[in-house]
Amino acid sequence: MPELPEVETIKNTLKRFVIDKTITDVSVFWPNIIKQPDDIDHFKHLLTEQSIRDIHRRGKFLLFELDDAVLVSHLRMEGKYSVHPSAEPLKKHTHVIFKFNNGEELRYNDVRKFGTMHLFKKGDERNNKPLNQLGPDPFDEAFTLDYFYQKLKKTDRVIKSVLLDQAVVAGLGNIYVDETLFKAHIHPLKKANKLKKREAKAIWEAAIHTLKEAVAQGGTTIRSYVNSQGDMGMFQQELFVYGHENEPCKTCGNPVVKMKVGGRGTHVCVSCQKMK
DNA sequence: TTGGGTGTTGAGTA
DNA sequence: ATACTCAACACCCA
Repeated sequence: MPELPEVETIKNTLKRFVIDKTITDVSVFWPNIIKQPDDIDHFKHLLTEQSIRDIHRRGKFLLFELDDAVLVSHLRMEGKYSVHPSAEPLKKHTHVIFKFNNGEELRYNDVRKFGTMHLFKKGDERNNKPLNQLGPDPFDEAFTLDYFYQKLKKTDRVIKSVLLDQAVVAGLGNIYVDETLFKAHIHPLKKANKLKKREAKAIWEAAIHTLKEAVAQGGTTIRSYVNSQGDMGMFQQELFVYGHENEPCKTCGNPVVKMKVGGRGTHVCVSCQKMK
């Protein structure tokens, strides 16, 4: 589910409920979610008596900064965090619970159980998988047009696949890649190394602009996404092509086509987005 | 009823 | 290097 704007919104809404709360107990009902450390009891031990000092985002990852540790969490398709009184009944698909010292608890809910958690000693998280595989954040100074254009020039893949590659730029997913390419007037099947610098610039600007706008709207709710206060996003109203197959393109009126690119459903206006 | 599709990403295979 | 299939899992819908 969540791409950068949704994770950013979750971070912002979750913060106010968990900052300076101390974890007194941890329950794990689906151990496969915990990727590190291997031993679940060790995972619990390392978190117990730790307080959450801050939450950060890196690409699509949430980083819970504790006193001595950092919990790196990826929501994959359907992961959600929310805070509840301990007495409140559990929703279906709650898999991990971090009990606090104030009668509340942070709950991780994930219908498809695809999400992951990696726990590190503070400072180790950046030098290890999964974070050390990531390219720059789209909003980071390191994500310059020159960096982006160099990456495009040296790969033979189609542009959509490159934009989905988190090692190139961290945070874009299927929705925002389709929207970015529509705004840049570039066909998703165009080879990255065939793009001119002005086309690279159009994509680069469209990606940053689209993500910023989506953050401002609290993300995109297609099926199930809600932030940590339970609110839906609003950016679905701003989508041009994603989810609009067979509807008239908002720019030219020709029907939006849905195709497969790199195994992912892909929405394109073949009139506005030229292969050239 | 059932097969195909879903906002993700890793592994394994040519 | 790249592309493709499959896997993880639950649910929705034509």
